[in-house]
Amino acid sequence: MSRTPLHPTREQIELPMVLDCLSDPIRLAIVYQLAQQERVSSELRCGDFYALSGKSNLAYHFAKLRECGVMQTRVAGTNRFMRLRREDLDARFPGLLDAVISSAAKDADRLQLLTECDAVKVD
Amino acid sequence: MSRTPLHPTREQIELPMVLDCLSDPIRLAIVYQLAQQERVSSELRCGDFYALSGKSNLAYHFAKLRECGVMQTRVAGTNRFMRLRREDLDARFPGLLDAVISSAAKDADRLQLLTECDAVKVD
DNA sequence: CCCTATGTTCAACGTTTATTGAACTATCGA
DNA sequence: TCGATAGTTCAATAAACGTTGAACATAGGG
Repeated sequence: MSRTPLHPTREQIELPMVLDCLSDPIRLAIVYQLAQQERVSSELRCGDFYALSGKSNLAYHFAKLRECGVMQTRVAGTNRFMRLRREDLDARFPGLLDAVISSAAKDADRLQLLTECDAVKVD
Repeated sequence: MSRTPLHPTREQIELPMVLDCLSDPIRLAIVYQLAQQERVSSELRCGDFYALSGKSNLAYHFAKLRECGVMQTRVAGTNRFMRLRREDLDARFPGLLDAVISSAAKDADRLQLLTECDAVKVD
C-alpha cells in the first residue's frame, strides 16, 4: 500500500471542488458521519462506512474527498484513519462546513444519513 | 416563449441539488452576481450575464438553477428577470447561502467573479 | 406588419462521473 | 511463514454533464 496519500495545502483548497464533493449523497454522508465523530474527537476507519456502499466505491469517494481537501487520511498499519480538515475548511470558507452539516442534519432522514442513535439502534 | 417556468416548492429544495448547482463555476458566478444585486433589491436580466458564457449555455445553467430552487424567474415581456430565492434557501439551509457567497467573495479573483467595481471599471 | 431583440429548445458532441467486480498490495497475528 | 484483514487500483460500463450552434418562440417598436 502506498505511503500517506497526497493532500492539497490549505490554500489549494477551492470552493467549487469542495461544493462538488459535498453534493454527492454518499460523500455528504461520509462527511456528516465524520462531523458527528468530531464531538468525540476521534477518527473513523474506512470500514466504518461500509453501510454506505461497497469498499471499492468508497475508496473512490475517499480519494475525491482527500484530493479536494475536505478530509485527511492517516495511515496506521493496515488501517487508514480519517478526519475532517475542519481547521483548514473553516479558515478558507468560514461557516460553510457548519452550515452544510446542520442543513444535512435537518434533512437526516430524507438524506438517509446514519445518526449516532441509528448506530446504537442497529446494535 | 413558454409561461412562467416551473419552480420547486420550498420543501422540495434538496441540499445535494443546491450544492451541485453552486459547484459549477459559471453557476456560482451567476449566483454571486445575483447576490450582489440583492443589496440594490433589484433583479437581473439574462443578458446581464453574457460576460460569463454564450446565451444558449446560460439558458442551460439558468434552468438548472431554477429547477434546484436556487433562483426564481419572472417573465416580463421579452425579458426574464431573476433573483435569488433567499428566503426559501435561508429557511431550508440557514447560513448556507451566506457562507457560500462570502467564501466566493474571498476568492473573487481566483474564481474570476465580476464585482460591482469591475463592472464600473469596464465602463 | 415586418424586423429586431430576448431567451429558450433541440440535437450533437466529447468529457467527466459513479458504480461494479476482480486483481492487487500491505500489514498484522498466529 | 501462512492466512486473514484492510484498502487501493484497474478496467469496463452506463449515465449525467457542459458546451456548441442552429432553429424556434415571443414580445415590442418602427
